[in-house]
Amino acid sequence: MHQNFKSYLLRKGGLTPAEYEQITSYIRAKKIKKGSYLLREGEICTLTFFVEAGLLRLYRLDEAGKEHILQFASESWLVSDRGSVYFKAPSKCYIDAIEDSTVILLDEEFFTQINAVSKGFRKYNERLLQNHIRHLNDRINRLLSASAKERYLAFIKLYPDVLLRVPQWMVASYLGIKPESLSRVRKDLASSHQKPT
Amino acid sequence: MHQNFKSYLLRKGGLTPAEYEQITSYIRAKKIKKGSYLLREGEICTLTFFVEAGLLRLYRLDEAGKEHILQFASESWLVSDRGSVYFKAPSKCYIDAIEDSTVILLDEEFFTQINAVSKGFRKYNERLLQNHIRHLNDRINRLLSASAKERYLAFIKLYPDVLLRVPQWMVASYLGIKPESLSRVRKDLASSHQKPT
DNA sequence: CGCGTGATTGAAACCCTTCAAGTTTAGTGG
DNA sequence: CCACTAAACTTGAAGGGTTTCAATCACGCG
Repeated sequence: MHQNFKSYLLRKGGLTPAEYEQITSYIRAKKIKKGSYLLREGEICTLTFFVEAGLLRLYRLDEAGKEHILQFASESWLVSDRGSVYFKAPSKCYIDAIEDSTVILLDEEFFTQINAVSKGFRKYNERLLQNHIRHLNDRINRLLSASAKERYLAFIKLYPDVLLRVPQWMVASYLGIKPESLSRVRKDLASSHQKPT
Repeated sequence: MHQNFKSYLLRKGGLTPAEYEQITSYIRAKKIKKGSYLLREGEICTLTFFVEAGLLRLYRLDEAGKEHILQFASESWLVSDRGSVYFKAPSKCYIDAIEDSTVILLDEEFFTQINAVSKGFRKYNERLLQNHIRHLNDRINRLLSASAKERYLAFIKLYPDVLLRVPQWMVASYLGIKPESLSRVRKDLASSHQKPT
């Protein structure tokens, strides 16, 4: 029921098998249907979600009511509105399932517990945070400097797995362009490259 | 020589005066001239800079050699390439001075020391990190959803002090538009609003 | 003074969006 | 398994916003 999460904690999270045993009782899994929500705007995000199976997205609405995807999360990714969790402030985000998914629900108690049990995890978590910032900076840089086509190519390189599993209009939303534009970008790439994918 | 830094540590950093006394010997200040560099692409960023006085910028170059400003830092702001510091990896960024400035140089030893001395600072630093992420997400969202004019208006609200101290072409670089476009945006705002600034 | 940097303005080009079909794909119920 | 419908994707033409290129203006500084 949470094999991915276990190997994630052991292989990347810095936990020893013994430490892992000490926190298993705090692990709660939940199955959710495609389209259902884990977080809505205005709510305080109290949980962090580990994707055991499936695919989630984190997005916001602008004043015009249009979606803008901030992040995709497939197997073995963590997703939450960190700011809302940390500051216990109402979130501006939505999190929902793009596919039927199984998620591990990580609450404050879980983190307290795992930090008490494992020194390694604390380090890993810090590392994760730093990595997150690096990614966000990269993305900002790309939005500042790259064209739609360049951003799409970068997306393919960074998230080849996600690309095949999400509808194109969501990719467009992530890239900050319209679905029609992405369609044209793809057409253009297909005609120059001889491999249309 | 570092009044701002002192009151920053006491008022925001969570240090008591006694704790502050214990770390003063680790504080190094440096004066730098407008235009001089604190970090260049390819270097490993070992220092974090606290702006005691003046104004710095953090930027990158794209493949075409054009600058894209990621962050401004005026008095009492911290700036560094966190990723490079944390992972001891070559930076893709530049940091230079927009005005003659005085910066406090914070190295690994300083952080080790202050964390050993002050429990409050560790908490504050965590808070800072979370806040940083929140800001980056806000910016990404703005780049995804807002027009040049909207981004400019948001910039005015967020950094009214910086606005008056940097040349317009740098603001344009931060916003992800060309100086000419910013000029037109401003002209447009001046004619609709009756107050041209 | 004159030079260089930054800001402005204009015209044309370009990229992306908008709107409006049409086509394909996927999901559902008979 | 097919028929039907809705959603997703494609395509075209027109429009808007931003860029590009080039010229001009304003200003500060040696």
